[in-house]
Amino acid sequence: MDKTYNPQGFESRIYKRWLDNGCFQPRPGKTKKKFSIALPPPNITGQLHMGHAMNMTIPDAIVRYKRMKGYETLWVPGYDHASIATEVKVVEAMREEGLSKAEVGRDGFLQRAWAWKEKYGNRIVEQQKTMGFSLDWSRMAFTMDEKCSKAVREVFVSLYEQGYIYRGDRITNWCPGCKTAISDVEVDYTSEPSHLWHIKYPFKDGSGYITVATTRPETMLGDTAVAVSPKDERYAGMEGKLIVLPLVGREIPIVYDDYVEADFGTGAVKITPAHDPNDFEVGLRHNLEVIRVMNDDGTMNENAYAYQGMTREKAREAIVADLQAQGYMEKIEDYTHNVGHCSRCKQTIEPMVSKQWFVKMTELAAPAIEAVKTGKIKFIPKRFEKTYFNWMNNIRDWCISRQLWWGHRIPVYYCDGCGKEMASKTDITTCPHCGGKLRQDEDVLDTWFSSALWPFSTLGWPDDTDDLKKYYPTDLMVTAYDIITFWVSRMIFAGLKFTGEVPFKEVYIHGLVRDEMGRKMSKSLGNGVDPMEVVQAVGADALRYSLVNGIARGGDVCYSSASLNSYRNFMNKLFNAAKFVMNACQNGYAKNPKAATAADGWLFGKLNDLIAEVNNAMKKYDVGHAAEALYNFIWDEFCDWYIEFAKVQLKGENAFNTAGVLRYALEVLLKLVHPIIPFITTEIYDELLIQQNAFMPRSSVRHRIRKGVKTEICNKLLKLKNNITKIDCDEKDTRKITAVICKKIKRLQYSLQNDYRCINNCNIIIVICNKLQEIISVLKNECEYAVYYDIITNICKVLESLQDYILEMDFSQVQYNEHDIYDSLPDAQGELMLSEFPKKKRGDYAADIKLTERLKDCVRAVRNLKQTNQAVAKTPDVLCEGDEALCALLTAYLPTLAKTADVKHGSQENCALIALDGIKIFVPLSDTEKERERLEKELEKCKSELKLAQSKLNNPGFCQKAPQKLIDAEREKVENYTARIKVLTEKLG
RNA sequence: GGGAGCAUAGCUCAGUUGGGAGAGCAUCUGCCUUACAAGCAGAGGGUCAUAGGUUCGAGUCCUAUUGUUCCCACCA
Repeated sequence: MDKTYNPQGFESRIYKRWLDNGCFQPRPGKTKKKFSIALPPPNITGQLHMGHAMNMTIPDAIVRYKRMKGYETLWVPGYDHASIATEVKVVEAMREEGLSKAEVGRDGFLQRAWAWKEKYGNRIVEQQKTMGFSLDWSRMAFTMDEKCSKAVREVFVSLYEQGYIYRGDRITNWCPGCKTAISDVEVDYTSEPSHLWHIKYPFKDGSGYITVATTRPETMLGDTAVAVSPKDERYAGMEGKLIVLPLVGREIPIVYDDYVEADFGTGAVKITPAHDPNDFEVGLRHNLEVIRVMNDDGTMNENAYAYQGMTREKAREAIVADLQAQGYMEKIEDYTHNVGHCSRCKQTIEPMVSKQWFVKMTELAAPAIEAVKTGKIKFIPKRFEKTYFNWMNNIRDWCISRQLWWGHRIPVYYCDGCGKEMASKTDITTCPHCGGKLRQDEDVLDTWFSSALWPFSTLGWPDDTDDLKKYYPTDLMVTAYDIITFWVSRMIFAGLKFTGEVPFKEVYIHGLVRDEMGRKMSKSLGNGVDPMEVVQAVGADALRYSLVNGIARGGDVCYSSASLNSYRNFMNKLFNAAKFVMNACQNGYAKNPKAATAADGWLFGKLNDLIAEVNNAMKKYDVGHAAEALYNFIWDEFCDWYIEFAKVQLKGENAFNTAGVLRYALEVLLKLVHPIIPFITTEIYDELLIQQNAFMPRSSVRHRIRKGVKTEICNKLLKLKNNITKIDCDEKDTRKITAVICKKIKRLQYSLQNDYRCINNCNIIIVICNKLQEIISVLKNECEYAVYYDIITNICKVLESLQDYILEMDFSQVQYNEHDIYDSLPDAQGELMLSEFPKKKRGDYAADIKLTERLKDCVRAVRNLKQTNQAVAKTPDVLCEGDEALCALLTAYLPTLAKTADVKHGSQENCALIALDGIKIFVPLSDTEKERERLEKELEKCKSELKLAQSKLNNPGFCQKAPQKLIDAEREKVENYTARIKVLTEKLG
């Protein structure tokens, strides 16, 4: 074992071993039950941030717990293509090359996007591995892979054919920068100072004018009415009256609409159906013309008269100036209002009418609401159901089209021949109706469309796969509260609609990670902390602990370097405690330790309580509570008390048993805390195994190892052979082929030498490596003229003979040491993460706990006295009197734990007195005056405590209604304090 | 405008059907005690935002007030 805690030294090695041993794949457990989770997919080109780190540490702890509890456990990893986020990045990269989307075209752009994904997609995967997450990588999914795309098409076409999907003109948040509609959640509002322009709209008949107020004068070019409230007396009888629109000359009517509030502004609203959501609704009700005055890029279009071609900002200036010049401007007020910005490119959002695809939501939402109401899906904590209901009950149709290229292209086709429109699950080019040429819709789907299917698309739906049958519905969804509305709710409705079942049974909602000032971590503030840097500095375990400890009730967690440091120290503590235990066990230890001393029994009892507490918490997914309980127990009870007791016991007749107790406790603690800090616990557990094996019959260990090594090496050879035969036969360049083969062989050679350093003294490895080198040199010499087929055949022959040779080889001469073997080759049985979660130890330890707690009180009292009273000698001679069992314990432990000289039975005058329950402790003094003060203080305290307890007991209500337990406790207090008061008063004379 | 959360030690926060006011960090004091100075031991520090109410008993439940944070909607 290393001398100091050095996480960098073992974390990556252990993770690799978990992968090699297939630890993350589901395997049938004792309970025959399954537990499955789908990971909320991070953006494929993103980087792991603190939010991810927390969002994944929580389920990892839960999954690891369930696995150890005997569940067949599956946690599916995957990534989101993040349509707009990725597209923006790719566009930016292209801009640096001086290219635009239009120049490279759709196919060219997609090529670049995929290349981007290949380049950066792996980064976040590696980061997740660094954190130790036990994800089943063999089932990795991507929202745009074949499996998920198939599900997307299936769902779209199905919804389309059932009439849930329609296309229509709607006002959407249009981003002129990204040139696409974006969803409401992608709009950030900021309060900005602007103006409220009051404009005179003259009546056609010359009878004056009506004044409207607006914050966006440039949209007046698209006005098709002015609305007033029907209840507004000022405008009574004006319905239908015509107005001549300034600067434009168009005649527009006055309409009555309840949307207008008479009290606000002038009580008259200009109506621009093409550029305002409310106006659009008004327009529908009054059958008004919809006139768009802007292009997709935010410049004014052909409907903008003299302002055509200007940007909207320029147009606003020009229009305001013209209105003023022509006398239409009544006044300009300063006005602060909310302006929407694109969350990606920060440009001002333009509400604009455009053709978009929608999903009708009302009908689909109903069963989703019901599922939560009836408890088929539970929110943890429950209060987040309110957020969910609030959203679902006021659901709006979902705009699912985006004018982007990166994403699932909408599978709707238009026939130029017969004009028909159809949705198809497969790509089609000719019209099934007229044979004409088909055109596919240009838009792609909202990213959340594919995310909504995540819990079942990743398991193979719509195919009836084994995974789907076995692991769906999933058991849990872990996510932050900020995406309940647009992700959780959509998964629920999609799951119910398409699988007939809920996608998950419970939703665990956690908070966000904030910085030390309590601000949200964000790129723009630059206050984000990179989890990878943290891992580099203190290890993944410390980071995991800091993210998980103290999360409760979905509250936010403030990340602080101070608390992180304390968890790093905790790792160090655990590591050192393990070192102590291993030292204690050096010369053997009891396999089934008994409660030979009160302290032993105390530890067993306290451990039993802890096991119950951790189980309770983890069952409720309260990882934070479990983490806290474990932290306190390991540090305070185990390290600061039991190890100190053990130091005494290890010197005496119980040494062998005490070592066993230490070891038992350490093992239990490692297993309990493993779900939270998997790396350090595994590292220590490995060390324990190695030590244990030193006490095992040698031959059986060796046999197991030999068998394992043989099979492993043969498997590796087989894999190499398969890889080589798979190399493309059509490839003409033999030079290239040989290079590839050489590379593969070298890699094998390397891994043999490294992975099996346990037996690197053995001839076997030398022989294998020599042979491999032979093959390489043959390849090198012959690659110029050799024919590919011959090379392959020959290599395979050599490999086969090598395999035979190994299988026949006698491994009995293999030299190794156990340490190295278990370092690199633990089988699944030896993996802590696959071991069984601890169960309570049988026995009743209540009396031991009580006695030991009293001992602790005595120790603390003596320490306190020594520290606060300088008249006490450094190692005082102590006398005690009273409870015999306790006196015996004091004699045994006090000298070590409180640094006293020998403790003897008896009493003494003129010395400090510690009076506790049933015992008196005497400590000699050089100055008695201070001691008198201390005793008086002590007496006062006892008296007031006694008074408190008595007043409770004297309260008839208390005695009648309080539980018996509490009443007994109060009575016991009265007894204890009365006795102590008696002792103290006697002493004080 | 609608909804939700939070308010406990100097700081960050625990506190699970109502019964002990707690942890980490910071502060002060004494210790290199053969696992750990990234440590050990000891100490100080709080009217649990305010005001009422329910109860034998309220940090915990109810009502109101103040401060604060977040979510949703976005008003011409």
